[in-house]
Amino acid sequence: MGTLDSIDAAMLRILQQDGRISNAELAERVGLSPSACSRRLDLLEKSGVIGGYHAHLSPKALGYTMIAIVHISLSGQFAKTLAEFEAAVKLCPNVLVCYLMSGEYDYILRVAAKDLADYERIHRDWLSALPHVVKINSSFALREIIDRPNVGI
Amino acid sequence: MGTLDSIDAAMLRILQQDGRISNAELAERVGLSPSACSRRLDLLEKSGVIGGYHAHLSPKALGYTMIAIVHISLSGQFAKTLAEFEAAVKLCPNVLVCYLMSGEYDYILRVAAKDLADYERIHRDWLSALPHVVKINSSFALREIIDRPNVGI
DNA sequence: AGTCCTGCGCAATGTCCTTGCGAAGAACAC
DNA sequence: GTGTTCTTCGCAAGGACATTGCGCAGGACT
Repeated sequence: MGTLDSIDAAMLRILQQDGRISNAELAERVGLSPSACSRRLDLLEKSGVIGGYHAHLSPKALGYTMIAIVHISLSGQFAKTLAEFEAAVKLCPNVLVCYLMSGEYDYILRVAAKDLADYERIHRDWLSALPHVVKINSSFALREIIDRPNVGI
Repeated sequence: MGTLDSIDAAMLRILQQDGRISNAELAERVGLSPSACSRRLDLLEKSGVIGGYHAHLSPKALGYTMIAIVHISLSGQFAKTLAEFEAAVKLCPNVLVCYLMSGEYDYILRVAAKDLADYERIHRDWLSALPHVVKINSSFALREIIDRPNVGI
């Protein structure tokens, strides 16, 4: 992976905002010919700097208006315990983010739900069913202040 | 905004995974002609179901290997207090996510840093400088289990 | 100077996107 | 049943786009 120059950074910044921009327009905006731009983009993708492209669906438009942050503690920190928990949590489509954490709780989850009844269902059918869980603590997002897809480069 | 049929759902599912797929291939994968697919995609974008497209940059490739979850309490819940805090936190490029929360803490943040020294800098120059903060609690992600861009549809 | 190497622009070719057009089918009124 | 309207489809054409080969320019090093 070569180092990124200022043109690469400009390309990445634009592609973060509009992942479906045409190569021709991207080239124009960074001051390159389309061919040079295409080759650089190819390198950025192959080197792994660009991990992929995703459509961002509006949670509201799909009815997902509720975000819960869930802290979870397990009964132990054995590798097998963690692995079983992680395999199970990956199956729940409502869990958007899951981190193994340092600190008081073992895992932190970001869960999307359509409404409170939907969250109750998720809590009952999925979260409570996760193996080795001894404590679940749910907080609800009252408002979203920031939701950036990527860190600024 | 019209309702989504199964073809729309299939398109959204594919575009979540590969936001830069060509219209021709997308059409083929959902069993439509390119023209019909293009028109449906146009509707999905204009209706707001698709909020946009973003390149997903690899945090590792950019050197951001560290994710911190930060809980923050303010000195009060007055509208003015919240507004000033939120305006300030939006300026920090390392803050990827920020929610106003119910529960023990007022805000929860997801912060990207390059390493511990970088996090120390962010904590000192940005987080500690946020107005009305009375308590900051940082936990660090030891491992990422799930990071979905969108909820499954 | 000579050589190597990287990155560029130009050009060509094949592919793709979009829009106009006409048709098929569903829903509905008469 | 028949006619009307609305939606959504496929087809076709023209204009735009992506990609690849090629040659060239500039820098690093011998």
